[in-house]
Amino acid sequence: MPYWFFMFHLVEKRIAEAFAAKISTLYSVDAPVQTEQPKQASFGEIAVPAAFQLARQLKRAPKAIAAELSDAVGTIEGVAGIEIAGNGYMNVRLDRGAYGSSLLRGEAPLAAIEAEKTIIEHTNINPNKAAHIGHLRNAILGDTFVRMLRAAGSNVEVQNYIDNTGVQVADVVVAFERLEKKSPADVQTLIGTTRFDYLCWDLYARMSSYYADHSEALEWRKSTLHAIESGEGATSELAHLVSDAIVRAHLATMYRLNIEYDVLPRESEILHLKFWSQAFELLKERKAIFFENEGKNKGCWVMPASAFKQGASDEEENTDDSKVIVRSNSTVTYVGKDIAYQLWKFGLLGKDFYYRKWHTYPDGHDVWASTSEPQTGSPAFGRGARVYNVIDSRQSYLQDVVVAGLRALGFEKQAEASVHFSYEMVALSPRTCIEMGIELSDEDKKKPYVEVSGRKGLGVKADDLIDKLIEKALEEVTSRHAEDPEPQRRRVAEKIAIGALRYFMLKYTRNSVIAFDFAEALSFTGETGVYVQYAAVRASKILGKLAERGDTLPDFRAELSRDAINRQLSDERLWQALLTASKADAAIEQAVSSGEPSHVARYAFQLAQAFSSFYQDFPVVAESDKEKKTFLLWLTTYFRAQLERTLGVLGIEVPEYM
RNA sequence: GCGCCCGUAGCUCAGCUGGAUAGAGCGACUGGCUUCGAACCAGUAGGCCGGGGGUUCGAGUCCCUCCGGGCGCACCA
Repeated sequence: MPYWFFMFHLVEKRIAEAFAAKISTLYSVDAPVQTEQPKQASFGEIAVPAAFQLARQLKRAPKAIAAELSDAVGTIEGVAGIEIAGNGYMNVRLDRGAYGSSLLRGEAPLAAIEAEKTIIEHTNINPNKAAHIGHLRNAILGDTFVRMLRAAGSNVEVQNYIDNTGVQVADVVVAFERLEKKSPADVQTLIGTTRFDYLCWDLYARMSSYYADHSEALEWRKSTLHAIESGEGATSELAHLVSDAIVRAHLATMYRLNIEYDVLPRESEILHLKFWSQAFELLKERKAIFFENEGKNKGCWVMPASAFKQGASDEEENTDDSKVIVRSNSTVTYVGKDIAYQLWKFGLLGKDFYYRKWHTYPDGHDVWASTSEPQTGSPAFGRGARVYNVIDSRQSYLQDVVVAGLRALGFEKQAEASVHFSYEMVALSPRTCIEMGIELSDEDKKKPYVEVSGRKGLGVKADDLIDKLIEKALEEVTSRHAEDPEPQRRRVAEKIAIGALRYFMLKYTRNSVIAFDFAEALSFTGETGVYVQYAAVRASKILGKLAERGDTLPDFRAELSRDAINRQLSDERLWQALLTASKADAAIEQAVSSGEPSHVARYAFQLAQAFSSFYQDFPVVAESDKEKKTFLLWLTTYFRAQLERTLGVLGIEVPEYM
């Protein structure tokens, strides 16, 4: 039996299967057996409540069934004993020596990489201004989900869709041309000499308020959009300058957070390669949309409400609820374009982009962008078996329409495999608004949070927040290591700041609104990324101290027999520590299946807590008993590895020191 | 009006597909650094899980209803 067979989640499965098999032969009942964590550690490691479910079907007392079952199930590899507790719980105690020994001697099985591709689309920021904290939540959630899936063996492609021809880009272009009287050459100079994404942030807010006061200016937007779509002329050139520069700024911001992409599909190529007309033909041909001859949607191609609303009847009475896909002026709506794009992701469109290398990251990874010019030697993208779109929950209605589009086209399987990975917005706490000098109405002051608005320029820029976190971390580092050179302290401070930020965005479940508050985000104590990093650093510190004293790490496998491990693990504190540390894979697996990155963050915190109390209780280097010292050192290296691995899934690095 | 989400300790939030005595962080209060650095640890106080019905051996979790909040429901993206 391979040693990794003892890894916690596998032991759990084995126990569940053993009980399921016995239940099947004994009672002819076939059902998967649930396992759970006992309420108290003293009850054992794994609880099986199966007797309760059986009690109903068999009309017998759960306690009697539990007694019968636990006798009948016999010995299970790695299990020391089963006890009946409460009204019919079967509590399983693991064989500590066998478990610990297998962790020491085992190699983690390499998760087989799936052949099928999973596409995750995240970030998707309009390329017309600097990124803000709301975008950070999207990108951090998306990137962490990518890391989780990859850790579990999935073949993942990361896409970041760029809407470089939309209204938001057009508005900044209008502002440059009409308000600022800038030529493309002028803007090129600005790009090279200013903090361009910040400049556009302010300019976009100014343009929005200009529209509010001069509604006739909306004509500028209209003509600008046409010029951009045509892809020719100075206005189009300006739009490309702006959006390309902003995309570079966004990728740089995200790279600070250890976030990379594989491909940037762009709206300009979706237009020029006529993805939409292909999708339009398909939609018409398969009667997924129809032409409306009367009513308020007269002259439009619409998708009937019955396709995407569960309660709607498919009779004509509710045509009001239909979703317009093609307007009466024959232009396509956002949802229509999104259906075409979703079809491409699954390889169902019958068209593809060409790709050119956009950027090579310092680690050597390339990110490609779509282009309409044929290329040689570029990789293939798209053709996913599953697609996750990381988009905030306010767009769930539109995401439903997109999926309904696939279904109406007969792509049932792909509709099922389309996941709206939704999350709630990041708002601002009233206190933070006041700190930033944002004027609040009396009504807003009473609210628990205030919504961010790009149009009003109301929000916290991502890079400002990161800078602020780094400065604060640098102060803390300097107060402890004033003698170290500044670049070194800064490097440590950057890792701490990024850890704090990523953890902050991940500790909340996806459907909870984050009321962003500077004081909370800047906190470095308690349940934070910093706390977890600190545990990892302290583990390294112990090993460093050993080397400092001229000692070397023992050969753990040679020196720690199964009996020795069993002896050491009779100390309840050490057993609980090892048990917690061994659950990393179980935590990741659970987080993947529930689609909830916060589960990994919470586990990371528990892991760090377990290490911190271990650190407090056991002076490793000073331990005089040889066997015990060897065991404590091994546990330290194991903790260190598990902390680093779990933090890695969260996209957080371990600093050299703290 | 219709749809989705939320309401758990003073504050911010966990609570896996219903399971044993509802948890954590912050804040408050007590202790603990001559030790592998205290960005830490140990402990105390703090709860009719929004209200009311129901299903169940068992409900913070499922159903109904009411109250309070948020977000959607464009020929905008």
